[in-house]
Amino acid sequence: MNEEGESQRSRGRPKGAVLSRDQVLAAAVALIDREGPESLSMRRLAGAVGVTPMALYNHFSGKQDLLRSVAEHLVAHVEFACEGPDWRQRIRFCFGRLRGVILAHPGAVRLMSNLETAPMAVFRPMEITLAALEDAGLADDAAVRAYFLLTNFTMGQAAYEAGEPADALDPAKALASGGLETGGFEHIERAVAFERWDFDAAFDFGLTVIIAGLEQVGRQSRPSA
Amino acid sequence: MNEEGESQRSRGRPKGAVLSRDQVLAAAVALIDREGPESLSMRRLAGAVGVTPMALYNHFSGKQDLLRSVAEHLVAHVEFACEGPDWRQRIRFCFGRLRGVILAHPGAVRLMSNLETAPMAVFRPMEITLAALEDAGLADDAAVRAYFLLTNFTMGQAAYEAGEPADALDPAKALASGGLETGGFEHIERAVAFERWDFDAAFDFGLTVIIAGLEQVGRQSRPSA
DNA sequence: ACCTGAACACCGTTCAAGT
DNA sequence: ACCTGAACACCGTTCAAGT
Repeated sequence: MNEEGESQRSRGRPKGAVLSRDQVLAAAVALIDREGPESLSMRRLAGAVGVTPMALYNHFSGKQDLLRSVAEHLVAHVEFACEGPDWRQRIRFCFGRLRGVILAHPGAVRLMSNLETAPMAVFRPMEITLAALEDAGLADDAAVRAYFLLTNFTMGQAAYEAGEPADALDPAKALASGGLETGGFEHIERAVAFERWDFDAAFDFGLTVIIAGLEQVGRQSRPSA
Repeated sequence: MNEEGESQRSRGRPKGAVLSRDQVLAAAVALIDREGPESLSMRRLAGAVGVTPMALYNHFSGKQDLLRSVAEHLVAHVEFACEGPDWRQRIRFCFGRLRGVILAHPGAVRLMSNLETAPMAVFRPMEITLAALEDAGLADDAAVRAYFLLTNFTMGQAAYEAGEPADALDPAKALASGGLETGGFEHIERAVAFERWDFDAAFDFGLTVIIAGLEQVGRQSRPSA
């Protein structure tokens, strides 16, 4: 992306600003997409934008701030909300978009999971979901719980599909590397051998199950409606 | 746990074996429980068992092997299976146990998510779940998808409760650190202010929703049964 | 077989310059 | 204000000893 050129800068402050936050963030995303999240170090990133490691500290307070800013950068321009009277459709759209972000930047999953504090922008899907579930007639506490159910499923599923952290959770991979001493996993072996993953269908299946369950729980909690 | 004693060992091979795998693994778990997963480095662990960093390489091929072995160690003696004819009950028991392991060792979550390949023992809940869902009459592909739904929910939920990686996903924390420039999150603010988490209830809610959804999906796919 | 010790290529970050 | 450069305390791992 940036020339890793050997154009040595002299020691003082350069005339024009050399770095901008967005420039650094774009380079960070490119680095993650190209070489994976573990390659995003202050020193490598500094090298990628043609600057000394310490120059980054003029724009970010430290690595945590950088990571948080990258996460913010990734979701900043995503539209999670959609019109429509049907709360099921709004939820499907919202988490579909969330899944889309993750699939577009697989490395972002590990990045997120190493964050100490998430940027607030990450919670826009939560806000939308709570509003939608209010329309669905769920109580406040049930709505929060349903949100966590939805987001845990979506993130986990997309992470697995992206193969990024959760590649480790691929039973096929574990079976293969486990070699011979593995036994007693007939169902898994059959499932692994039998089919190829249809991730779109699996995602849709999960949302369908959750929404069907929510409708049922909603009915039970206010049987008069 | 181990004396960090200054008992310098002389250079050659000691008379009795100094280290054993289980000894190292126990120390690793203790270190994670005591100081968090990011403190589990080869050098720190070596220090904790009173040995040079390189001594660990006689028992583990590298850090990945160590991490994988720790994960294996944690789930090795857990019984995920239970008797009983009801597949719902078997699933509840299995994932309740899985949640129990995570809550007992919060740091294990981040450890797992940094694994390149998971040990096969981690998939015992998968085997049990697929068998249970077969009893429930689900098709093979639906069963696999349902397993991922269940495990993603359980891991995410327990990780959040353990506050370990996913503490970052606490909207209250993000709100607080976000300070003033946060707006448009009325539902979240209300949810955060309103109630304290009842994690047991939230976990039960999620399982109930999923199982209810699975029953419904099962009914739809074989309406004649 | 199983440990020590020095060395290498990394890492985040502090502190002191420079202009 | 914004960059360079040296330094510090880490990290995983290789390689050469020792017995």
